[in-house]
Amino acid sequence: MGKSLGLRKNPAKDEREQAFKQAALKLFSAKGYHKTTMSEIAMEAGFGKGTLYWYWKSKEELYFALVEESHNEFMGLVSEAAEREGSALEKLYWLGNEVVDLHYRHRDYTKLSWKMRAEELEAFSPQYVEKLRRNSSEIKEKLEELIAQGIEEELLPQVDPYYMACMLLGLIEGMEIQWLEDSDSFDLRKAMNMVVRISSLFLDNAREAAGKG
Amino acid sequence: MGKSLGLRKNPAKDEREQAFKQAALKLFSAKGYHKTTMSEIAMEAGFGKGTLYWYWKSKEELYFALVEESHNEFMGLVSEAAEREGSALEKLYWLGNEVVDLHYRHRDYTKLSWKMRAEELEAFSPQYVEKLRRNSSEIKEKLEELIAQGIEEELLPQVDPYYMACMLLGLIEGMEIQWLEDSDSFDLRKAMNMVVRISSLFLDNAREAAGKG
DNA sequence: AGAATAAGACCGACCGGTTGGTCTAAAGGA
DNA sequence: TCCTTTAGACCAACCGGTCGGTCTTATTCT
Repeated sequence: MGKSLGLRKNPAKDEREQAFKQAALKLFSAKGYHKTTMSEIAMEAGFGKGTLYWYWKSKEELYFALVEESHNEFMGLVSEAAEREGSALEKLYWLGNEVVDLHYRHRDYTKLSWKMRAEELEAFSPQYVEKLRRNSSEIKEKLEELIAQGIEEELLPQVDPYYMACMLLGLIEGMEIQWLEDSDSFDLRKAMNMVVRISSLFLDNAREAAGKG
Repeated sequence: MGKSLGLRKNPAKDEREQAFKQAALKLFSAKGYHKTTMSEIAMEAGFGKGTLYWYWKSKEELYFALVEESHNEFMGLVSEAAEREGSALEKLYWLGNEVVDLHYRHRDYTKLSWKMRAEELEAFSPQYVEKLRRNSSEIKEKLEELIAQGIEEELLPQVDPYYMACMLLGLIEGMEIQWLEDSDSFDLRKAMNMVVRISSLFLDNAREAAGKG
């Protein structure tokens, strides 16, 4: 009896998962969720479909693993910004620059997230949708805190922090779109620099005007 | 061959086409292109699938007819703004308000366009893609002209007009996204008012500072 | 060490369901 | 009667996911 308990670890597991994720990222970001098939992903990774399903439970799970990674990377930056030393304004400018870097480094992730935003969420399993919603709120909340801090420090004008957070997020995401659609004529880095330059100009003038008023 | 005189028109033709377009708009905007079926559209319009295909050559054609209508409506506003009396700034503020109205009036169109933006265009017929690209450029060009005018009139600071146009478009589209995703807590009209208020504050201060410098 | 055996990684044919598009026949109108 | 319009059964292609089976490799036995 007994029988060996020889559980075996798969030495190639990480390697495989990485290969599948990379293939999936490439295809999902290029063609979107629905137009990418599991066979394609498997083939792109150099394996059969059955093997892909050995490592991933479903298409949905694979997809959301990527979406989650993308979110985490962005969220990491926002958290790091919040924890930095300095004024809220300095934090926001730092964040802006880092976000641009991130997008340049991981253009595929940006494209994936962007396509995901246009998918009809109702078609996915509730647990994933819920997760997404939480992620989105998390970012907005952190951003809102930063802006509230800036208002407290009198570096930003008295505006509704929540709206300001949404608008800031909107501006960044909107610029991402322009960049994704035509990277040759629209340089995201240059655009971000313009935003920062104009913002500081505005805020300086506003403080000066307020000081005189 | 036949149709020599093209007479004998179907009196119900316009009515049918409208019914199908309305049904398609409702479903496409709610579920996206891929998850909407032609049978559903036909049923929603109150006809059989065969009838739908009597009026429309393909799913693609029907979809792009809607996308184009949406685009035309937006483009119409931009053109109207450009032709108005007044300064570039007045035109831009007017445009901002009208755009918000348009979105409130035709939320479905907004949602449809938005979903379309995330589709991979390569999957559609080249003629449609070309048309879309032209439309998009047209809007950016018109916006760029308006901004250039504003700079000439010294109402706007000296910035690259093309970049400014992209950023403005990005801001608006980004705010649309926030609004589409959570209309309850983010009121597009209120956000636009904030943008206008902050902009004029900024521009007033900048001109004042420049005047003193 | 070398054979035997167990674990599990891998494959791709296949299945059930779906969907864009077609075909044919009936209904309606002039 | 003849042409237009309508309906929905039907078809072929596609796709996510499964399954039986094979092949590789680590472990155990002698």
